[in-house]
Amino acid sequence: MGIHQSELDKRMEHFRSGCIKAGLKLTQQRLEIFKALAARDDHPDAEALFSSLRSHMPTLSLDTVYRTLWLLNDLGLINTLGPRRESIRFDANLRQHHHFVCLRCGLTRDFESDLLNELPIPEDAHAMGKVLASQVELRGICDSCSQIEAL
Amino acid sequence: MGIHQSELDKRMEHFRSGCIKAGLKLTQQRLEIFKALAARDDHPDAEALFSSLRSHMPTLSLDTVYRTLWLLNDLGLINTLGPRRESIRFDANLRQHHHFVCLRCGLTRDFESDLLNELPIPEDAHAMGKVLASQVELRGICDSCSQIEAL
DNA sequence: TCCTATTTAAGAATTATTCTTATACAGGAA
DNA sequence: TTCCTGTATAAGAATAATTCTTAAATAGGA
Repeated sequence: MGIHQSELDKRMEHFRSGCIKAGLKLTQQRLEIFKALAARDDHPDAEALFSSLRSHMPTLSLDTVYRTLWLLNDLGLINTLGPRRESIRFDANLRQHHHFVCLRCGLTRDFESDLLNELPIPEDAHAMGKVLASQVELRGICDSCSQIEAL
Repeated sequence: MGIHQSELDKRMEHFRSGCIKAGLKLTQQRLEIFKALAARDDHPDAEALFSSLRSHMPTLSLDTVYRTLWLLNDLGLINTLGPRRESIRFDANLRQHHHFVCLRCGLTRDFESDLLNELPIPEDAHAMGKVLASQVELRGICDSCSQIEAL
């Protein structure tokens, strides 16, 4: 799905060295799961990866897909999209605004910025569809988590 | 949690007129659920709202909180944060990039932009914590959904 | 090749969310 | 105001995503 072989090779190499550096075993499952994910750019969920892998690996378990993905996420070898949330969160603020998300505790705070409200939309994005809204998501460590880490 | 009375009044008024316009009954539950959400700015989930309301409304059910929040979301009276996702999605693309999310089908596509990679961070956001990364999320309707709607 | 800590498969368990159904109530009509 | 009726709710069962438990398998070093 739109990933060039050279890019895929690069991702696989980065994955291998990352695993070795972390002292992780290079199991068949980890290699296949990462490769399946790295080969596509449509952000599949665990179930979708699992289905696509079952034909090659009939004994693969869904649990292994989840464990592997979270493990790689913790190592920084992949990312989850948007803020990690245990459940969907809601927001009553209808004004255009932006988010600061704490990577540790999940705290999500709004902020406003006239400048960020008027971002230039790249041609690439227009090619994907009709853009109706834009917002900026900042990720970082909130003050309260910073204090805890400083202990 | 940081919402001024005047802002809360404004939100409540918008909510009331929105319900009436949509022909919805102004039940005690809807008023309380919306008010509880509108009064805070920390993006609670349904469970958190439910707990905070139970003391006033011992017979309130969690299901009603969910139904009400999704209903208000559909009416545009509140928003969910980030892309609606049935399950958490993963991403192997480690380069800085941005997202286009289709509001209809949930399709999420990456795009890159040097310009958007270097956004000015407002002072307000710095005050919330240490900013480590930024990304732009565009919401809209993808080409394929636009075609379906045009039928 | 052998050994052992790590990893996996399988399925049970858990948690968030939605569905089902009988009851309650908002708001219009009398 | 009181009655009526469609809409909304409570309660708990059902479902779906994710995680846990445990016994078996295996990567990689000795």
